[in-house]
Amino acid sequence: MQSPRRPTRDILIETAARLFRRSGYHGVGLTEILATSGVPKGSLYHHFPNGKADLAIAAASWAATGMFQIIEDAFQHAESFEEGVKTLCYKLAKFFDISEQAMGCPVSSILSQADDIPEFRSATGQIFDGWIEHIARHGCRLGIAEKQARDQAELVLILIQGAWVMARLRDTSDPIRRVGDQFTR
Amino acid sequence: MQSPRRPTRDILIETAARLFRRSGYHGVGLTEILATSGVPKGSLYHHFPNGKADLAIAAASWAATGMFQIIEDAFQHAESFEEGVKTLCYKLAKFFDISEQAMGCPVSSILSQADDIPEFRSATGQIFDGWIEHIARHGCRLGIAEKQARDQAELVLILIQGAWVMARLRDTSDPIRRVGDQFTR
Amino acid sequence: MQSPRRPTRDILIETAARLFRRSGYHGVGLTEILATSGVPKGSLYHHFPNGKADLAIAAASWAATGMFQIIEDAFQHAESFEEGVKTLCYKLAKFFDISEQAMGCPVSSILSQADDIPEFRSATGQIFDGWIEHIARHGCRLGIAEKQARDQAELVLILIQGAWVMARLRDTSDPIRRVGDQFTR
Amino acid sequence: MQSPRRPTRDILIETAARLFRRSGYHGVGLTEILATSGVPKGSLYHHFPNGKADLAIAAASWAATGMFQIIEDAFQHAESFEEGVKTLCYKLAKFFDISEQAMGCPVSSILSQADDIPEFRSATGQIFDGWIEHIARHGCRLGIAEKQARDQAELVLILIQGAWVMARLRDTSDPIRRVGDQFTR
DNA sequence: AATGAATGAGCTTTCATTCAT
DNA sequence: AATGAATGAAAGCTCATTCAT
Repeated sequence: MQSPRRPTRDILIETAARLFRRSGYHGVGLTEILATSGVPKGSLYHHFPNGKADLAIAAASWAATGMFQIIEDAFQHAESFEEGVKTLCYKLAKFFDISEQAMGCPVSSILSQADDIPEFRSATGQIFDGWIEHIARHGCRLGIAEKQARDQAELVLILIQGAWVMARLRDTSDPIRRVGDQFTR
Repeated sequence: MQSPRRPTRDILIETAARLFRRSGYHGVGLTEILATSGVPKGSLYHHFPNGKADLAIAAASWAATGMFQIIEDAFQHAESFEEGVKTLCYKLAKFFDISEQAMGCPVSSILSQADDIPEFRSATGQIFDGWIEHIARHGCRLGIAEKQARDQAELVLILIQGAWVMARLRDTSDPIRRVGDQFTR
Repeated sequence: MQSPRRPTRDILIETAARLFRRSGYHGVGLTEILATSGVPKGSLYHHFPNGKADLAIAAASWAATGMFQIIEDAFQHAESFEEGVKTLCYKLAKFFDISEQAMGCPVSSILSQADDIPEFRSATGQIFDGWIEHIARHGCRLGIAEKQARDQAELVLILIQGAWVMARLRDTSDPIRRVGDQFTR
Repeated sequence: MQSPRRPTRDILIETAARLFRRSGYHGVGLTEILATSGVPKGSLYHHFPNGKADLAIAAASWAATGMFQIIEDAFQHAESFEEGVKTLCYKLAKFFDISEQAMGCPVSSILSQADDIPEFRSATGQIFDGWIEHIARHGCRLGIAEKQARDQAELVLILIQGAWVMARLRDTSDPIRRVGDQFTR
């Protein structure tokens, strides 16, 4: 059914990312992930020996890389921090729109809904810190003092996370674009 | 009409609100809710005929009322919109701190983690709209034009939701206070 | 909701008879019977102290009386046993047709599906014997020897029970009419 | 491909067939079936993904095959249709007698007691049609016109179903033998 | 690396019944 | 006679995981 047959591991990760993002870690069973991805029952534990938790972290990391790329694309040609933020928000709004249904930040959706698993919190923290640092670096490049740059970057992430909550709730990407429009430092 | 001990229904609601907020809708089983509240299994469906979903909505509504009161307390004596927002954030930071563990917005934590239940989204929407309208009303009272007031109120909610995500992740209420400090319109 | 308000007991019996006939004794819960009849939860055990089993026997007895009357009506003006049987089958076919869905013999449907309750078998036996005796009496009146009359009556009941099974299965009353047409002794 | 011990699936089917036949579909719980068969709870849904309903249909189909064989054995050496019917009834009477307790037609007992499950009716219909066709084929072989053969076969099935109701009720196989003795066309 | 069967604890929900009023 | 709350056992089903091959 797969053309040259993508590696099983990748199929699992991408399917899991999509389903976890839709319903949260505790809201999706391995049965559904396996059935959706067409991967047989026994195969999962070869690729993810620690089972569901392993798979969720892999899925979040994979999604995080995509987000990182979006950030980079947004700021790459920006000539001011505000412009970079605005471009980022517009790209995220588009990212929101292409999903089959309204969904939030891929990492938050997967990991932060299960903080009974302690591993998840530190994984999320590392991912978020990476994004913040990345945005801050662009801030410095665009003339913001190093210390302020980190604060601004964190504020950007807060705005995006909050806007994503609202966007999912209202089933429209407007809030995400609006925070981009309104952002000033 | 009122037994000497606290009504079973209320015990269930408050226990459920706490546990759902801690672990999300799909992360808590009725078994735990029943065991924690000391209510026998069969009683739940007497008070909540639709079971877990009913209980979750009741729990979120109950929590929403508490939030509404905090908003009212924050803005009641405020002499400017900015002051009200700052007070609100400080109150929410304190609300964050008194929980046994880092937890997010009570309503988001309960309902938005189960998008698979369609009823949840509209319930969350109504609650959020109530808060926004309430904040906007205070904005008008404090001199903001009616149309702008609603936008500002929505931005406040976005900031708070985003800050709450960050606060839970970092296990500190600092982000919540910071958005209160930095808020200008 | 009831015009001059039929006695609660009767409402319960008739509702239970209908639902039990549709889904069998074990296939209907008291909750559904109570909800359908609009009778409050606590009332059942006043009228039927032994609960569900009591109600089922009362419902079957009530239905049996109706059947007895149909038998009487069919044979009353019959001028031969065969004519009586044929009329009976045609009346039962009509009885079959007026139900909302294809359903079997009211007594069999209610009681014989739960022979884990020993009381049910003897109750069914008494009802069936009453019908057989009744048909046999008409057989005697129409010139059949007493001993043969009972055998013939039992055969009629067997044919009807079997035809009812087939009719319910095929969702048509044809088999019931056909046994009436084909019956000869 | 075959474990040394009997396959779990078969154990489940045969245990279920026996228990469902005794108490009807709604009268037996999975717990009892699992406990009786010694199969652990989780295994059932591996073999019967749709659970209880799947199992019941498999059990009825398995029982139907046994019935089919009895029909074949009865008619195989019969030299007239009447003789075949009589032999069939005597075999079924013996089949009735060897059960631990009085029980009806295995297929009717399992499936027709749960009309609320739509799949059951069509499954029963197919099984019954198979039997009727089989009997009719022997009827043709024994000199009955094709059109009449089907009617006669259906009448045989009606007689057997009815006799089975009566036999179970009276706890004796006499009615089954009697319809065999009395059958003429 | 891959796989289908097996596993039993746990899930949400429904059950018939009892009780205090 | 009537009633809503309470009750816990049992219902059917799903869970993440382990195992033998």
